[in-house]
Amino acid sequence: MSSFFLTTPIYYASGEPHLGHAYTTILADVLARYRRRAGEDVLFLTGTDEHGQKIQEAAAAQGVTPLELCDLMAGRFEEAWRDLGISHDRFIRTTEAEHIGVVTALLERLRDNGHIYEAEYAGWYSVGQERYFTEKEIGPDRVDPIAGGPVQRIREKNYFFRMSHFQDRLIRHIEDNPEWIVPATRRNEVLGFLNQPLADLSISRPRARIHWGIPLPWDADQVTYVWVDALTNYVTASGAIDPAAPGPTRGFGDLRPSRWPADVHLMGKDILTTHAVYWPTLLMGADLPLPRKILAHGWWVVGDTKMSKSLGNVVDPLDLREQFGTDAVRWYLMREMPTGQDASYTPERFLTRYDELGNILGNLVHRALSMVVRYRGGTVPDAPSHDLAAETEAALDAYRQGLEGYRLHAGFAAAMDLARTANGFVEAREPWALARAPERADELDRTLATLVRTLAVLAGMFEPVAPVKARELATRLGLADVPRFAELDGLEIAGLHVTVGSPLFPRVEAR
RNA sequence: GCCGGAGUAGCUCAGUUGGUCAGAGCAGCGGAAUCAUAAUCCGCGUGUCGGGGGUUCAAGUCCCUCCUCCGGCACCA
Repeated sequence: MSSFFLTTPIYYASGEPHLGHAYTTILADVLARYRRRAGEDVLFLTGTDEHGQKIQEAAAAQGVTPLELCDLMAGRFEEAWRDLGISHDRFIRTTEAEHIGVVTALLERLRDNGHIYEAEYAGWYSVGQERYFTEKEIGPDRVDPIAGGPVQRIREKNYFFRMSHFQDRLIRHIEDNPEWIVPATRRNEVLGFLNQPLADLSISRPRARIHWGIPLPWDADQVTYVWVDALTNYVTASGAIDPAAPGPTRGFGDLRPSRWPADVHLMGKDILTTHAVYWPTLLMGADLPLPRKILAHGWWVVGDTKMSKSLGNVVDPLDLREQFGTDAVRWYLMREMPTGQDASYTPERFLTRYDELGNILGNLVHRALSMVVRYRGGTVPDAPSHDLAAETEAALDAYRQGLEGYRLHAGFAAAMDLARTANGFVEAREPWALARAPERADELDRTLATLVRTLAVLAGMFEPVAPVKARELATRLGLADVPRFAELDGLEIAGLHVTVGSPLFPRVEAR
């Protein structure tokens, strides 16, 4: 069985889950479900990033320990993912002992390889943003450009990773692997970025200032700064490195027992550089193979501004779950945004996509099953059922290409088109007319059987994006579960006992 | 400023390597049917494919130029 390892970023535990997190995670979930359905052994990883100054300060402000705050916030994320039907296999937290051990091992490895050195870091620092700003960013007024707060000149000891050493190698890798960073426009940006000399990467902070972090193994007065800590979670979860094992056998040699390298890292375009530059060079420094693909997706925008909580006035698609259901929201997010690009959210577009779900797919299910019940007592007739075989095969082809080529919107469009085709098939066969002509019973049997088979295929195609509804559909078809793709061809449908039930995607009134 | 992308029917967009490429969905108009969630199905678009120039037997599809919009330009999780 082939395996597939995919990741979302781990989300910083200082804030509540929002649409940005949810979109990435749903995208990952859809891919994970698709791969499982295709028979692959999937490891779907997500989690929370829990160290750093912001957490430290937020905890202090609330009078709790940092870990208590992280426990709370990690719970919030897990709860959010439960509500959205996320099927992750592992929820990693950077405060886990295993992760701390792996980060420590990785740091030692980088240092043993001669890629770490000590130097002084000087810059304009904003406490509010927990970061340095460049002269250009703070402008002549010297205020942090995000919140407008003060910045202060800080000069402190840091350790650096020789990222610059790997610049040429990274450029070559990107050039030799055109599909490594997708979409192509993001790949171009990274190459453009690498056109200039790459600086080295600061990887630590003085413990005197930030105590909530992983101490450097060779200097307990310094803690690991965000990048090495957070990004390393991917390796931790892969099982490649066993911190308890002695040096060379820790996992830096034979990776076969582990899940490393990841098949795809998913992230928003805002943290592409981190994943396409910092992370690969760190892996090179540790002699570990690079992830197979890096996918940066776009943002949901309203009008022309990025959706974020700070805007306040935003209608959050996640709020539509109560009225329309989780599957409908997932459908909208996957179907409406061309994977990788930005998309704008509007309630009108949401309703259009919901109507599509109800009118094309939901209604097809309802009318087809109603006819099986009305004309054949609810039992699927034993008759040829492949009248739409060519159309189904073509749809599955386009669907697979969409999901495996990271063009999910196109893949799901193909799924919906198959439902359209099936509606057309109903019109062409006119089962209601066949039912009035006893001598044409064979034709009716054949029509109904074909519709049921097509619905089984549709259940499989929609399951990754609409798992609850797909399962419900399978149940109504009399199936024990949504069939996997490999099971579709030989699926026995004759004799299944179907039930109609209430509409899968009921009309929502009072718009 | 530098680098990159995009501008195709009212709206959202498809259009691989130049030659049925002028398309789909939605909206609109007309019709059919009644199994179905008043859902479905069929028919209807004289769009300068952003403007201009060029290459070619032939260009949304390649080159130049102009206009407009957008993205990226590092320690931002």
